[in-house]
Amino acid sequence: MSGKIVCVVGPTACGKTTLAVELAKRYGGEVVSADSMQIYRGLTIGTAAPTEAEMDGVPHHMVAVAEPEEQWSAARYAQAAIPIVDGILARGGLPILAGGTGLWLDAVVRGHGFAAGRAGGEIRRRLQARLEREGVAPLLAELRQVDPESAGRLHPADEKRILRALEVWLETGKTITAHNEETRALPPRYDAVWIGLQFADRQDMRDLIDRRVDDMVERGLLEEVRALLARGLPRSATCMQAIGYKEFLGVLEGVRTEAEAVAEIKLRSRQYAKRQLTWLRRNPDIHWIYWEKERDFAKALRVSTEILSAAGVC
RNA sequence: GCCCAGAUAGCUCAGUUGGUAGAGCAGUGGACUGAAAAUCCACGUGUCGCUGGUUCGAUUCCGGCUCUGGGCA
Repeated sequence: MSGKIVCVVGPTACGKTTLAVELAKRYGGEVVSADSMQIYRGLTIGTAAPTEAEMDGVPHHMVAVAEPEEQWSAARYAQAAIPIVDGILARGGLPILAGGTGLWLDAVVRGHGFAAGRAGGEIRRRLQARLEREGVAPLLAELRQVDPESAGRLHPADEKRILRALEVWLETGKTITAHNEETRALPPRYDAVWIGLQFADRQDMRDLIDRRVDDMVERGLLEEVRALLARGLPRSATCMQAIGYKEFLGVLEGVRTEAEAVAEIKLRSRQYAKRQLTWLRRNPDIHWIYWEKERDFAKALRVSTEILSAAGVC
């Protein structure tokens, strides 16, 4: 199955959720979230997951569909999201992918899957143990034997990717370099129209992030974290890596004050937004809409409509 | 008013036995193919508070001043 879809992207707090809903209402679309943290149930406030009111009757997928104890990967997400996108297309609807997790978006749009091996797998576990015992050097040396290209490309300190490259080799007998080359050569699964939202002035983005964090705290972020712990969620759960949660965990454990945590959440959010922009910048297909000072959704909707009709969507 | 300690990068501070200075954090840029809100990398010129003096040379030593802490009255 293939067809035209819309991707709404941008750094955190830039208005992806709102624009996606507006577009869905206008074009009879459905929203498919591509957010590595909104996917977990119970992380509503801190991830700024869309509320019932914000959804405004538009069907949403892949939000709060996983238990917080689970660990979802980009691969698992794509496996679940692709059939949903296909389903929307089959019904004659417009799938609107919206989210801040670049890798997850790409995984769906490309649609080629990842090489075997996963967190929690036997080989991964063994490599992890070796890494802790022996350090990266032997792993990197081993990788150099089988896949000199990725060994040369990866920074010696990038333990995660060195481990992963070796894992792919051990799992499949094929190098990750070869796998990447093959998938890169394939056409994407979907014909995506990319719409990007961002602030023209970084300071305005920062101000909005700060306001949004304060708002999350007011709406009970601390209680949300407390509730997750109360249900027995281990602190090591993947979803506790989310910005806001790991910091407030420290407040509950008494290692930092709420004021300190709030300041850190604002800082980490800002840095996260910067990384998101770095990821998105290399995608030449994105049609950017820049906010001047405030977010003006009427304007964004108007511009988006032009972009979509020029691209032949509806 | 007096005494003591500070004053160096946006912030916290180190340092120069006298030859114009460097860490962490922040910031900026980049990477990213099964943890991605994760992870990793690169980038450091600033009147060394001001002002005199000593010196070939002062951010460093000496004097004065200003400001900030703390103490004594």
